[in-house]
Amino acid sequence: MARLSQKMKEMVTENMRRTIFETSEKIILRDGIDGLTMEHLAHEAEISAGSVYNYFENKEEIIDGVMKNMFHRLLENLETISGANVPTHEKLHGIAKFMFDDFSQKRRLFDVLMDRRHFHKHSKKKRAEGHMKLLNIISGTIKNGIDSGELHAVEPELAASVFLGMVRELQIDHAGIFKKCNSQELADKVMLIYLSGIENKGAK
Amino acid sequence: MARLSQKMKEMVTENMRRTIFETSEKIILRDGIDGLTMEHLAHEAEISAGSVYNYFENKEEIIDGVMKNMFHRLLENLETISGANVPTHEKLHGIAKFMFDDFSQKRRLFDVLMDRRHFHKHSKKKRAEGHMKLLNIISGTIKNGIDSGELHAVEPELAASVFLGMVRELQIDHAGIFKKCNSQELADKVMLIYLSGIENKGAK
Amino acid sequence: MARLSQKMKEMVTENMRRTIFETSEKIILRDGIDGLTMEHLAHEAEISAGSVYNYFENKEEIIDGVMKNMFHRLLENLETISGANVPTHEKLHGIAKFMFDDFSQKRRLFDVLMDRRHFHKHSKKKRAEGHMKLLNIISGTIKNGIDSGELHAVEPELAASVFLGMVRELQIDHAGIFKKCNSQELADKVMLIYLSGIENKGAK
Amino acid sequence: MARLSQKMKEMVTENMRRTIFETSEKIILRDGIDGLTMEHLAHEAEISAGSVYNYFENKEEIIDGVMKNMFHRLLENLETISGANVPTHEKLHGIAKFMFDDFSQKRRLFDVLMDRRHFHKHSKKKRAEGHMKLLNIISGTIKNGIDSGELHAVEPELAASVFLGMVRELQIDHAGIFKKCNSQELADKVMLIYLSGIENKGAK
DNA sequence: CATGAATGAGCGTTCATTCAT
DNA sequence: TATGAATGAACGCTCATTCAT
Repeated sequence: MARLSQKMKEMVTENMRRTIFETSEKIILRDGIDGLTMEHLAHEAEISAGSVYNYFENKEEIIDGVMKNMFHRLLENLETISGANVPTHEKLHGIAKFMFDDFSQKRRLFDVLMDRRHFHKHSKKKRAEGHMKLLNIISGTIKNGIDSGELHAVEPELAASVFLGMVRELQIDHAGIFKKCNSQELADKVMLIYLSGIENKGAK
Repeated sequence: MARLSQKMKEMVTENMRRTIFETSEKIILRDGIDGLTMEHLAHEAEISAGSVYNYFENKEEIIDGVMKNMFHRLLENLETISGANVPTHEKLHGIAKFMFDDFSQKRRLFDVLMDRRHFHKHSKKKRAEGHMKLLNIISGTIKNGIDSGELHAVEPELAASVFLGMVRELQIDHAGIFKKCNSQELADKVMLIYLSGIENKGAK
Repeated sequence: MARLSQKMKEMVTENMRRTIFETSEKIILRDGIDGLTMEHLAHEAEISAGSVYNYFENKEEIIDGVMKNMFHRLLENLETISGANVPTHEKLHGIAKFMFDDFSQKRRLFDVLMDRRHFHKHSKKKRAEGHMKLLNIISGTIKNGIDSGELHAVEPELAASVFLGMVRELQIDHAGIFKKCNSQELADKVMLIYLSGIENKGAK
Repeated sequence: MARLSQKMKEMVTENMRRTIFETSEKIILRDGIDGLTMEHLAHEAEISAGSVYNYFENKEEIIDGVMKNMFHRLLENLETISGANVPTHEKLHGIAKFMFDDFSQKRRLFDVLMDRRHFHKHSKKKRAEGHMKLLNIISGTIKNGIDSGELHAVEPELAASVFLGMVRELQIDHAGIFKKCNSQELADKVMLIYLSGIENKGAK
């Protein structure tokens, strides 16, 4: 009985944390990180401002959690794609495509990652770790491609970083060149250059 | 006489705006965007806080200007590099190298570009314009390379965007993989993949 | 049976109150009055925050009780000292010495007495009563000394108040002049002046 | 002209600081230290909350200043009394009387001195310094009395501390024994015991 | 009677912008 | 045009008390 109520409590707590995470994410996606004030969050989650502090130490912990969750979901999906039994170039294409899709929905969350205000020592380290995991999935995929002879013997970490950069740039698309392209087309475009490069070898 | 004093006034105004821009840039580079308070700026520029509003509508306009100036200088330099009489791959290498160098000095300014707080309707448009100019230089270079047969017939805007993304990712280097590399080495790495791609064609 | 369970209930209640008092005192002595939050108290007493309100009206009542208990113990000890069969000046010396000792251990509790935040109407009256008891012990001792001819015919309440003041000042020792003195030395010093005064009568 | 406006500015600033000090003091005397919120203060001083921060770094600085001013005025008065050309016992009587008068008006300010919340490292040191100055005036007076043969060769610092304690106790008068006495009578009472002690020497 | 999450008023402080001088 | 003090809304966070379970 005690164990039951203990479990109940944990479930309620976990549920509350999830609600707060989801509400926070919703607000960030709608209003940006500056729209996420504690009062705003509490109101939207239909609790009081003070209540939030029963579940989180402070605002930073909430934001960290939201980011971590987003990253977690992203990594899970990428790992699935990366683990499929298809040629390497298809895996990379799938990764790119997924990121384009995800980003178009989660753009504001990714913005937070870029916001220097949230680069404190602690979270900086977490960011680096998260990034490393992301890179590891891609570089692992590339490493496999090299081992299987599908890819050149490039530095996997470099190739992975570069791949990420290409995808990110088309995602953000500051100049609005690719806003008419869907994720499939964008992934095609990235892969075209990423696989073959731009140099005309035959011309040499 | 009226015209003369009119001109004088404009010169004074222009001088004032420049001073404010330069001071703002100095502060951002030193303290980050959050260190740029109007009071701080006014004090460092040796004017009064209220005075700033005689030359600028609001803080956003100042930040926009600083960004624009930074962009302007960057574009000038890249145009020079792009205009040199060397093979296309050397031009692109030079562009990458310059950006790595510039970024390591101006990191804090580039941070601002990534900060969604400064993405309002008005400045968003300006950002897009600036970005387009940057892309145009690179895509122009690429177009020339295609015309001269040095490069494949890729979409120049796409190739330029992708190039930018690669460079940006290695610049930011969230995971800290490349912090030991200097700009020359980074540019080498980027070009390696950018020119040849990662696919092992011979294996097919 | 009803009476028995009634008694049981009262015992449980009394036990609960004592636990809360003791825990509060421990916290105050360790962390100061500001460390005594209801949550902190409840956790350390291993009960729930809400439960405390079954035994006390509010926080103030708890603090009042802690103070009263402290006072009670102090008074008991002073009464013992005062009741001893020794010359009056030795009794007073003993009282002073005990207070110095007590204070050095209970400093944080005495701080609370000085803190105006806890001077509400209700507790003010209680404070006055407690104080009066303390004064009564000392003034009683003095009265005895007067009756026995050991002391001048001073006003006992005045002499007692003044005695308390002297002791308190050396206890608190804001300027840190006497921090090297132990309780014996401090009591010696107090008695030296208290008994003989500072005036040089022979000089007149 | 520049000097004039500079002076003007300083005067205005000084005036503002004084207003804030006086308002703060008024509030503390009326409502206690907890009544002194920044909003409250600003409202009563008829300025905005933000304005206060043009003249003071933070709330602590204001409280420190109020205390310092109070102390300063007290010390000035005591020095005047102490410097008079009268017998030592009259000086001490005057000091006691003044303190009784002052305290009856400034009780709430003295409370702040006793409030542990305002005992941070920095202000603790200031408190000790202030206290030392107060003690020095009294101990100086006593020293003169000793040199002139009016007083015994007691330790001046001890005698001064003890004197302060006696006065303080009658000032605070927790038990309410002396609330009917005016400052003259209280000073008489203190001096009676302080000069001659309570011991009946003749009886020995 | 025990629980402990929910409450919500209240705190000190910041800073872009305004405006009387 | 220059000044810089005044503004005031907004922020994250605390904690004694309440009350549904």
